[in-house]
Amino acid sequence: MTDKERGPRERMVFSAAQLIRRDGVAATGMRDVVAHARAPRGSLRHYFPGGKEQLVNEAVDWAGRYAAGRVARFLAGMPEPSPSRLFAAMAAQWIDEYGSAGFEAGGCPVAAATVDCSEAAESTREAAAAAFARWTAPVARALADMGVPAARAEPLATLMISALEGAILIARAERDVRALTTVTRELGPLLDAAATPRS
Amino acid sequence: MTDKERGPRERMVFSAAQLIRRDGVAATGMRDVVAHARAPRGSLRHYFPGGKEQLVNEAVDWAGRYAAGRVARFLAGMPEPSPSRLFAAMAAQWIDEYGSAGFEAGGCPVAAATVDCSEAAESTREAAAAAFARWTAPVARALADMGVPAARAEPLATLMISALEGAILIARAERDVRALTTVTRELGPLLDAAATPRS
DNA sequence: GCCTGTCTATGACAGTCGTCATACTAGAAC
DNA sequence: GTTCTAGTATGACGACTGTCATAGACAGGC
Repeated sequence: MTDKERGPRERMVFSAAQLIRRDGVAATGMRDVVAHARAPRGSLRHYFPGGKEQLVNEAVDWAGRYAAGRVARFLAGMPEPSPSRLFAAMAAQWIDEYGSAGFEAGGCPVAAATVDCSEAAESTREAAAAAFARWTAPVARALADMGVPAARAEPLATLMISALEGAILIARAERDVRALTTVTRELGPLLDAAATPRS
Repeated sequence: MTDKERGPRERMVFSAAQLIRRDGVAATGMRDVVAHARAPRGSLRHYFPGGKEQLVNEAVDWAGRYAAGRVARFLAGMPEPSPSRLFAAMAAQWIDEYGSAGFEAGGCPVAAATVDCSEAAESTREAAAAAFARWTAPVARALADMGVPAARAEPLATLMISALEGAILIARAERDVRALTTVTRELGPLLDAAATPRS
């Protein structure tokens, strides 16, 4: 999560994602991004000739890849994986961050890009859709591996991500992780039941 | 849904909600709002001395009340109400709009305000939290009336709204109602099962 | 040496934003 | 009539925004 000697270009994408998830796309200026990334402003045009739209799209793309990577790591570190445990791990990432660092860091950058750019920048909308897809895929694959029938793996993965994104929204508004813990508790049994069709 | 001889003040709040849910808060200018509402720009300061923040807060408030009102009307028009049918009706409102009018109108204004203002305007964050609460309350009450145990009524209502908000996000990004129909189908059985603890 | 390409630095551009100051109209109160 | 108030109209202000033009730094190739 730290800078760790990445190039200026990568730092800018990373900083853009952080600022977007906190303030939204429109409220995030390119000058803010370079300042946050401690990157030279003169390089903005050089690395992102497509302007702000390109920078935002790459930030969304980065966020989608990051989310997918987290899912893989959750699964790798799980001795006895189950659908409810996977969902709990995904939600716990947010519960833990809000609990330890507060709500200042904001929500999901993909959600922010969807809200701010869906009707204005077609390419950003596509980037957000791609990010959601890249995030859903490993979840669905994991569910299938856990015994969820193939036909229900992807729908359930969509349900998981929908509930998580919505709970993040409510948690931010309430400044309380209640919504996140609630959906974890209420959705878990349903998910596990789908993994064992015959009991 | 039409203007129908409301006063200029109310029209501005209504227009603000419409523009916010489409473009986000930051991208919605006050000049856009008065133009969309065909209201006199000179009245902006008069009706909303608190500036943009007040206008946004009232739009969020209006959206919360509107959502709560819709829930009541769904229930009133339902011969044999059940949790799954209520959720299906809530989701169908979005599925129908996206199917008939396209995605141009945008998503949920409360979600947009949460994403854009949570870390910048405390009062708007509170307005969003209040809107979610006002929306959740009638849903929870309806669930309790349908036989859901009191302790689970509100958590399930939160789950319903979380899943709905998340599915709206995904549907907008994908320009496809798939996510909305999916959560409706997958969440229904769980909701109805909670209404009949003993079968 | 020179040349070339990548990267950086800086300032200016035109546009938009929310806000505010000022002045005008209409109508009711008395 | 006058006075007061709600509502409207208009223009300007400073502070941004994203974009762009221009120039400089600094390497590697030859």
